[in-house]
Amino acid sequence: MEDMEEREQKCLINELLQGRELAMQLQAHLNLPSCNETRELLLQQIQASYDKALSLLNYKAIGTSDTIDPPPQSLPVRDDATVQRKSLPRWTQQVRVSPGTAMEGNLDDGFSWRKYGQKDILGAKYPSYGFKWVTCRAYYRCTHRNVQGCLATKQVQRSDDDPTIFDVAYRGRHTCSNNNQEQGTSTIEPYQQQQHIGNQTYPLFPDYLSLNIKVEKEVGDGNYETGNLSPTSSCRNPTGVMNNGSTSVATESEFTEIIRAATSAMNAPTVGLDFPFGNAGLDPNFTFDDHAFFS
DNA sequence: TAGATTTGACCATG
DNA sequence: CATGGTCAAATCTA
Repeated sequence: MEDMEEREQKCLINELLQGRELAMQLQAHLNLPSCNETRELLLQQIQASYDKALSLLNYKAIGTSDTIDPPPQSLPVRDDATVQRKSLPRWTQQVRVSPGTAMEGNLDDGFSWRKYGQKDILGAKYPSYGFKWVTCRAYYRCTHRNVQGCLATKQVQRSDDDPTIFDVAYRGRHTCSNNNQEQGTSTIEPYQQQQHIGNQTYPLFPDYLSLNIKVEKEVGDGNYETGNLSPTSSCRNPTGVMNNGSTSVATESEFTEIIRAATSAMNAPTVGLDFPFGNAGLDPNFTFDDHAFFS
């Protein structure tokens, strides 16, 4: 069993490294007047590579019974919506953004989200109201929820550790037709590769991504087993094709993937952003006004 | 005017 | 009872 996991891990690392390599090639081509076909081909290869890596992750996290608590066969009879929500897979993506430029809404993961709520959450390291140690969490759901019954939601809140990092907690898989994983690579629109920062548009998954992926399995109530999966990866939304959340194999034993985007557009050499203040200039005692930021 | 956002209220859970 | 998550009416905006 150990060997199996080791092999999967190597396979995963290989895929991610390959994706990174391809992305580097793509960047080289971006600076050259080479034909679009080459770039598109590279793009397709990158996407295929990441898709494969993500499917490996999903397989490890959901598909195997020895890596996660077995699905409780008899869930207590509760409100359907509650049970359904609880059964949705969940993962968290930490994204560094530049204060004053990219809002959490600009953490474009290729899906269209609609904000449906915002809450003050306790437990923040820095007091937001001068006396209360709270942070603000914004709640989003898929725009196509009503039309297509897509149950995907996400929660965005500022990281405790670094005010320039957002924790984006995804819950549920997109079942709407906007699910870019479901579409052929030839039909993928630019939104998938770009994010908007300020007035400019930048690649969403640029080659300079050199990230640390940490996959955490939620064990029981809130305890995590942590394993470092790979030295490099991307911050791509690990959303894949999946059954409707209500019939998903995922269960109350939710899993959480922490994908820390240790780099971002603000670190990109190709991005000449005019930041009002840099990361290094952040006051360690910086108190972030969540309300001003999120509104 | 349709769709998105804001925000107070409500509800479930521990 | 405190807290987190969602609802829904009011408001905003393109």
